[in-house]
This record gives sequence, structure tokens and C-alpha cells, in this order.
Amino acid sequence: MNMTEKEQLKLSNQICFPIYSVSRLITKAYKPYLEKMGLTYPQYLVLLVLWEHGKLSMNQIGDRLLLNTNTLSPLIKRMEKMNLLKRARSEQDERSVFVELTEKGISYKNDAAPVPEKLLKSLLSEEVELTDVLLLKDTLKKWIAILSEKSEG
Amino acid sequence: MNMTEKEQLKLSNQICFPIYSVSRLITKAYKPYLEKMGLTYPQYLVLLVLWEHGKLSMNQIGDRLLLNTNTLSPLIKRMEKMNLLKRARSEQDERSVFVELTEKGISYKNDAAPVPEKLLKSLLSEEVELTDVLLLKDTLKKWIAILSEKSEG
DNA sequence: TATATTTGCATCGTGCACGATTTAATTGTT
DNA sequence: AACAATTAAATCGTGCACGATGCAAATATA
Repeated sequence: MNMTEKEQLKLSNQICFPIYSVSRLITKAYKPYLEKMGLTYPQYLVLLVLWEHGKLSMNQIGDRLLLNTNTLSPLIKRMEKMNLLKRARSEQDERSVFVELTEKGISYKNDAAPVPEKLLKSLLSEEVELTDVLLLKDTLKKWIAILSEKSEG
Repeated sequence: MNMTEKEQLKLSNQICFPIYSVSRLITKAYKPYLEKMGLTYPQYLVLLVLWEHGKLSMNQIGDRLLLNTNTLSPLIKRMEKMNLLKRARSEQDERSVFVELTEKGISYKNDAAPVPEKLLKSLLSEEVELTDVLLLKDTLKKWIAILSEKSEG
């Protein structure tokens, strides 16, 4: 099981490269479903949290998606231009901006509803079963806990 | 085990979101090691394949990293400016550009050698053991086979 | 109450990703 | 040989990511 350092530098022995690649490939796999709605994958993630939680501040969205405002600000402004949501400064705390879906943004939920199931099916095969997926998800969630704590300090 | 479509839209039930997040978090985790060498994660990946395979064409690098030339061209030009590699048109086929490491590029292998081990250790814990990582890698590699075939047609 | 610190968001610059298009070299077909 | 089709890179435009910085509002502290 022990590998030399040189062997660990082989691409096939890397653990991070498959994660990086699959992440990009999955974003690509989402594309045909999302572009019907004119959405990118990160925009779709914003809709997911807003469908689930209703009005949220930039901060709260960022906390859930693990994204900072320097990524979210322009992204959400683009979504506002598409009339999917409205931004408004809080009156209690003028620093906060709350984001709320428009009717159009809410209505997209119906179009999006069948997407996760379709995508999951495209990831299942004789070789990859649902139990494998659940195991994988479990490990990834633990990593998120470990890594997101580290990147804050 | 069956979920309604609405339940599947919850962020916590998504399988793709953890992959997307972990991918970004891992890139961040690499940063302290790579920035000593002035490298980004994708640049480090290019070095990995060149350390392993020597001189390669743009196409061949793209095949191994699953990246197209529209991503690789500027990336590799930046690496050429850093004196890590040299680009040269093939004489047999003037359309091809072959990429070869410089002495500097080769020498970075020693600096990079301990990095994968360090990173792996930061991903292991009482909750995530090496066997979990190997299982995860196995599933991801199968997905790469499935998804990369689809995205080509 | 004045001042320092923190907080929430926005902006800037750089570097990926990637679909679409362009250009030039090679190969295939009459 | 002439022309069409294919191939390998490069370029362009858009949208993330993210470190660094700026700014104004809120909070803490002297």
C-alpha cells in the first residue's frame, strides 16, 4: 500500500485529480438541462437554496454554497437582470442585502424538479450502484467539514 | 429510499454539490504548497503529466487532463513565460505543438514530491480512512469513463 | 461621546473553463 | 493535380472562483 513519493506524482495515483475532473464533467452533464432555462450550474445552486429557504442575505447564501461575496455579487446581479430574483438592502442593517425570488424564479422550480433524478440516473450503471453513490457522498460531506473549517482558520 | 422530486431539490440531498465544493476546497488546500513554486493547481497538473510522460503535444496533454486547447493554450503559454517548459511546432506535422519541460520545470519535481502525501494526510481523519478514499477514487474513475464518453458523443 | 474594530458587501485583477469560431496544415477523394 | 473534409491550435467572449482591497454601516471600547 505504501507508495514512493515519485509514484504518488503519477496522475493515475492522484486522488484530487478525479474529483476535479468529475466536478467539471458533472457541470457539463447539467448543461443540456440548465441551458433550457438559461442557467449556469452555480446559478442553479443559488436557486436551490432560495427555493428551500426563501429570502436570504448574501452572507447566508454564501454560507450554504461555500462561496464568498466576490463570487456571489456579480453572479446574483446577473440573475437579477434575468428577472429571477430581487436584491434589496435590509432596513434593520443597511450593510445586508437580502435576495428574494421573483414569480419567475419560483416558477423555475417545476422545470428543475425532474433534473436531479435524471442526472443521478446518468451516473448509475452496472458498475456504479446507488450504495456507492451514498458512500461517496458520505465521505465528501466529511471532507467538506474538515476542509471548510481549515480554509477559515 | 425513494425521494420526491421536491426533496431531491434540497441542497443536502444533492450529490453533485458536494463534489463541486470539495473540488474547490481541495484546490484551496493545495494553494499553500503550490504558491511556493508560483503554480496554480491546473499548472501543477500539467507538470504531473510532463514529469511522467516527457514531451507531449497539446492534444496529448488535453487528453490526459480532459482539457481542451482553449483552456490549455493560454495556460501553457503562461508556464512558458515562467520558464517551466518550451513549446515547439512539430516538423513532421506543422499543426502540432509539442511541449517539453525545461531544466527548471524538471527540477520542480523534487519540490512537488512530498505534496501528495501531505495533502492526503490532511484528508484523512478518524472519520475518513484510507479505504474510504480508495473506494471514492474507484467510483470517481468509473464516472470519468461514463461522463467523458458522453461529453464527446 | 469620540474612536477603533468588525462586519457585509462590492470592486478589481488574474486565471481558469468552455462553447463557438478562425486559421493553417494535413489527409481524403475525385 | 484540384478541391473537399478533417485535424491541431489559437482566439474570442462569457462566466465563474478567489485573493486583495475599498467602503460604509454597525458595534465595541476607551
